Amino acid sequence: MAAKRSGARSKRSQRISELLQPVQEPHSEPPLSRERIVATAVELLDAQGVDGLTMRRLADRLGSGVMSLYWHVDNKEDVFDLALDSVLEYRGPPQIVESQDWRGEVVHMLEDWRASMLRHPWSASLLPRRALGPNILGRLELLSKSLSRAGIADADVNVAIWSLWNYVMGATITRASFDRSDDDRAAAQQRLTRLSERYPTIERTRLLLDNDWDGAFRKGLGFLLDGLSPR
Amino acid sequence: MAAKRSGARSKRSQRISELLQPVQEPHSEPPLSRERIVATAVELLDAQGVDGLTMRRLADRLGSGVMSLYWHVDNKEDVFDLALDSVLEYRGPPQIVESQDWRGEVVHMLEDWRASMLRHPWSASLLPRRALGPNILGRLELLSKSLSRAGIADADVNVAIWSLWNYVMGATITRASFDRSDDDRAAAQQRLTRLSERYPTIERTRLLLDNDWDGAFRKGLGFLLDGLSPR
DNA sequence: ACCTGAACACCGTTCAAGT
DNA sequence: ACCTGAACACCGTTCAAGT
Repeated sequence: MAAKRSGARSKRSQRISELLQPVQEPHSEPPLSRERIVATAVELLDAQGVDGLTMRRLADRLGSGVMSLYWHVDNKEDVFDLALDSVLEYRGPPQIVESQDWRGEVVHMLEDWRASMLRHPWSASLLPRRALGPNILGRLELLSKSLSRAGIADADVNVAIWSLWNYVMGATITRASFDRSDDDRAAAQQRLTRLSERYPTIERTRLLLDNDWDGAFRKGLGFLLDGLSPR
Repeated sequence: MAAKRSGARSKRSQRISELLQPVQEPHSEPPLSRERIVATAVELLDAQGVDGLTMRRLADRLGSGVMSLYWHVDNKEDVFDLALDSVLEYRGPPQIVESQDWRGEVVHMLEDWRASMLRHPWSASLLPRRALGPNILGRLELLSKSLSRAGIADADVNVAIWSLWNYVMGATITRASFDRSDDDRAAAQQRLTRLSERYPTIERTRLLLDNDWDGAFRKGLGFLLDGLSPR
């Protein structure tokens, strides 16, 4: 398959796409670098999941020997840390520069955070286990400022931040995992129906069939912010 | 060090402790069984963490060959599933049988859930990736009943359940991970102080130094329940 | 029904060496 | 300064075989 890619070319659009992705070819190998390693690690993680990232496979994709990686990178843990932080940048809210709308600001940042992690489903469950990189700290700083501005008592700001953190992490980790295999969900629901006399209530409300993840996230976040808002 | 343990014995208390832990001896091997495998897996996970669980090490502890395990168990994933569910049983609230206090009931169950997972720090981050076993479904059922009883609109019950789930999972996974290495936390705080001009707000509120995990969990859960309560 | 050892196709990382 | 291959001490699991 890969060998065929340069086989049949004829139209201009083909040549454009050629210009856009001419890498990957056998011998063009740009020199190894931290950035290239991290970028390729993210590719590999997106494609194969956490267990798919292997120093050997990573080296293969980069066209280098395995041990060459260790010049640029401490070890596999290091690769995880770097890949994770590279995926969590935040560019800030769209238009409103110094808005009064602290709540809109918080919601925007947290929904963006969740979306970033869902674009790379391996990232959410990795995050809590890793050191807090600059991108993460930046988001926490922004959160802290918004909440102070909202008039939340100093004694409660940290509690509020961690509550929002917990909610977002829990939601995203769960969503990313459920997403992975529809089989599991179907099996779970089937088992649930079979045992409906033991779990009548969640069977009735169809807890496990609820598919509106985005809506549930938004709504639940609203409830949490209601509870956190100063009365 | 370990070799010394049986070296100097003299008093009665020594002999009692001998009677209490006489297993582990070379030849007493009770027959292999699913239950014994799961129990030993939990021991191993508690002692060595997720990466410490190895089919080979597990077999060693059980005094059997590696491949003997595969008669009782499908594969390593299976061992994880079983170990996880075995750790999440819930016995219900202490005294009050049919109390009016839905909120107290919910808080008790969720704090017990968190405590169970923290007793086995590997369990929290595993849970969202695994199928929902009977013990987990039982807890969700109880939650659902309490919330309905509280008068939460049917349309909101599922959102409420998942919000509480998200909060508890996020809190417990984070706590269990931070706990693992004080070094990381110290390093993070140091880096933060060094960069205090970039993150002035969270530096001021000492976000990363806050040590009262239990209190923060309880307080944040209170805020969330405030938001979820029908107005 | 239950247990086993040898073998396969992998891992991450150390080391001593190359350019 | 940057890259490499061989080697070590591990993995999970298949298979064919034992009792």
